[in-house]
Amino acid sequence: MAAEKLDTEIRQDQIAEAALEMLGTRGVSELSMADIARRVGLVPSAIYRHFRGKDEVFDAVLELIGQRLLSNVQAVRAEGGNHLDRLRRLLMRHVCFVRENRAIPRIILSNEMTSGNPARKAKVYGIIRAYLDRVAEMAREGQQEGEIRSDVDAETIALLLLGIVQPGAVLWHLSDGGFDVTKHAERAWRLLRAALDVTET
Amino acid sequence: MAAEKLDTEIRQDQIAEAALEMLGTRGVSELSMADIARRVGLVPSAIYRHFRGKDEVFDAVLELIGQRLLSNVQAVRAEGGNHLDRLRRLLMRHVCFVRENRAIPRIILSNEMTSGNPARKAKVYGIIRAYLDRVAEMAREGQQEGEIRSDVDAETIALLLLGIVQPGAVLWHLSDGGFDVTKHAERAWRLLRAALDVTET
DNA sequence: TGTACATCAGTGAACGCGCGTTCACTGATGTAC
DNA sequence: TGTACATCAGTGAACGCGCGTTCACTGATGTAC
Repeated sequence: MAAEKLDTEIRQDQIAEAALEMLGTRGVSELSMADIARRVGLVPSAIYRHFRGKDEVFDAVLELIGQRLLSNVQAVRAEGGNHLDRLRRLLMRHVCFVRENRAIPRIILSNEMTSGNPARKAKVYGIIRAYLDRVAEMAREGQQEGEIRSDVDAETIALLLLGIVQPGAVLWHLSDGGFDVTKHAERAWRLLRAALDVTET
Repeated sequence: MAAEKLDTEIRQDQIAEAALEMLGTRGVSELSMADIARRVGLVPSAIYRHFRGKDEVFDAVLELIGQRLLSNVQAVRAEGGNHLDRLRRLLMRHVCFVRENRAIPRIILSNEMTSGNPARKAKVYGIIRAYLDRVAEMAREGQQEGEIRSDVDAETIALLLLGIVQPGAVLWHLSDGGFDVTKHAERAWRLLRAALDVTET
């Protein structure tokens, strides 16, 4: 019962996507080539037609995450509007993103991915930095427009947005969905907004 | 060249401590019994005199982390003072704690520890919850004393404090110490403080 | 339109390494008499 | 104080499983002529 033959590019996408999904429940070293292959409907050795090895598969997963993070920023930017509100929308998107894809915070935090692999460590750092830079840029624009208090550091704002989601995501995951990340994000945003808004309440 | 014979209790401490330290650089599944044994100065099989297996060693590590987190809260409480300032001091202690012990955020986030082990997952959740509850309690006391605005949710404050440290710790680790967590924590605290303080600026 | 051939994504058996764990044995320490 | 014995933390060899990876082989698809 041989699987359908598909182009390498398609298979590469499928494999990276499958790995990303499965990393939501397993850790990097709990996830075997066989697991990934089964998910895609292939035999383990078939993966080696499309990737040189396990490392290369995970590099592709990182690529995927990086793209999606940036596309979130892109989408919010495209929607336009007040910059303070853009930040709020980005926060909410990020919450959804992490909920749909529980793997992300874990991949980024755990050094399963990065330990003993300086190049990949640098890559992960680059991905996060790129995201934070865009968010900080968004905040800075808001400051120039006079929509956000300009006496706060833009990068601190970006990091705090991440900081709202991260612990929430952890608790949500550890409690098997019992913790309400969305509600937490809303409350935390209300608090943060008060500190960022130029129009005093 | 047999190692000195020591009581099981002493060895258990040494082993858990060694594992915790080494988890700062390796992931859970990159850390072998042999690694731990070597660090303590024992032969791999000797560990089985003190623990039933790898799982039990990591349970001991979790215990260790839980104790230390709570002892931080205890220490801040013992120092007394204004509750807003207590929160600040706890934040700074937490930063030091994470810097000295890079393993902690990773252990808690990564599901290397928790995947496929519901009991341990619950344990990790319990440890974080216990910590957050104490912090929230501290915030609530501050509200009763009229030192912290009472229209903000105490638990949100606790989560935000965690949220200041977590992403900072990740970046600090990924950048090999290039990112300044302490400075970030100070800036973020200034921002947060503005939103918590009863005395308007 | 038909035939020969190159390409390449698929298969499954086999290999080899690493690591957690077991087991029989050692030898120091503390206790009973 | 001396002797016999139980206890128990140490050792190192061996085992067995899982998993990443390799390799020879298959068979469908597209291209050249």
